[in-house]
Amino acid sequence: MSRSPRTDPTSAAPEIGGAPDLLALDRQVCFALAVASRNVIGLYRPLLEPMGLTHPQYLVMLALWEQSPLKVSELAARLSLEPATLSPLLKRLEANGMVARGRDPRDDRALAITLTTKGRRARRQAERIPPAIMARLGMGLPEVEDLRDGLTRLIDAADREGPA
Amino acid sequence: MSRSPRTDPTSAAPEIGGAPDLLALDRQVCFALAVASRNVIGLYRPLLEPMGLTHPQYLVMLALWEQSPLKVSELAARLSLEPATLSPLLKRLEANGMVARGRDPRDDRALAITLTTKGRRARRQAERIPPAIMARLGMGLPEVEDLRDGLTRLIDAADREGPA
DNA sequence: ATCAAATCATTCGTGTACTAACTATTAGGC
DNA sequence: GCCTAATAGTTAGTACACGAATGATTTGAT
Repeated sequence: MSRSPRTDPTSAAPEIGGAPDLLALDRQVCFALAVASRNVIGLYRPLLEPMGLTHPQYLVMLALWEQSPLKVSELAARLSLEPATLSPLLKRLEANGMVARGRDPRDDRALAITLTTKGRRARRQAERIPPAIMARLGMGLPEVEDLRDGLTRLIDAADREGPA
Repeated sequence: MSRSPRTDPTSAAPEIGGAPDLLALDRQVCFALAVASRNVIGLYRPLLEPMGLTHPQYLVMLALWEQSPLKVSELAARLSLEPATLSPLLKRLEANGMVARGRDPRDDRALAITLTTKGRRARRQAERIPPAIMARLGMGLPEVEDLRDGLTRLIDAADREGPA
């Protein structure tokens, strides 16, 4: 599986003899990222569906299980999402009875997102998910953690020097 | 921006002294994947916008620059996307004049997606994108390629043993 | 004390992305 | 040749995800 940076003989791309094809689909990190993200998240679907959660909603629950209540803006920062994305998502979580949306008495602009009893209880079920995913992937924990750390470095690199 | 450190006194996370918290947000590979995918793809936006392309449309163009024409089902397989996702996307690419959608005379069910002259010419502009992204990331090429290969292994692992 | 600037959440418009249901066409079994 | 299977693409419905614009509230500088 090791791929040489140059002189890949299996490439169907043009410019075979000359310069390496920088636009080859299988060479793009963004493509590998997009596919891996979609496909791995897809593995969660059958596990989350019984709980009535989508994967983005599951990530919100993870954040709230670490700390509750949280403001919408705090959740957005924690998850690297726009508040505009979270707003309708949180209404759906409220409709499912997982969270409560209430004003913060200290600041009438802010919305305090709080776990409900049902939301707190759902944590027990969720604890079975990470081991199930690891078993389904059939990869060693060290390799997956290395990959996660590499992704974290990539995230930090993309964050630095915003496109101001 | 700067991430809050561990040992948050207000944390509601249980098992502090005992077992490690498997549900910690920062431990999840799926979270790192989702954020890295969104943020890295976000770096492409200012580069692709002048070409009138979104990132998924850019991936379709990469596939077509390698081989054209392609059927919708072939594109879907190449990009790991559902035909239902590609169908409206290809209509937008056609509206932008990048591709032509024509029936295959051999099989009236199949749709042949072909690059237009404008679509072929756009490749020149696109060749500047990968180097610009690498410069923007400020990471070494070897590390990024290692990460891509790790992602490829993850994709393969998620593919094996479909959730039958 | 007051008003401009900053902050917070929401809404709107566009574009993915998936599952399920549907239509049209082709291929096979007889 | 005919009818069922399978295949190819589209449509409908739900749910993200982002940028831009909006409305409400708070902060800060005067």
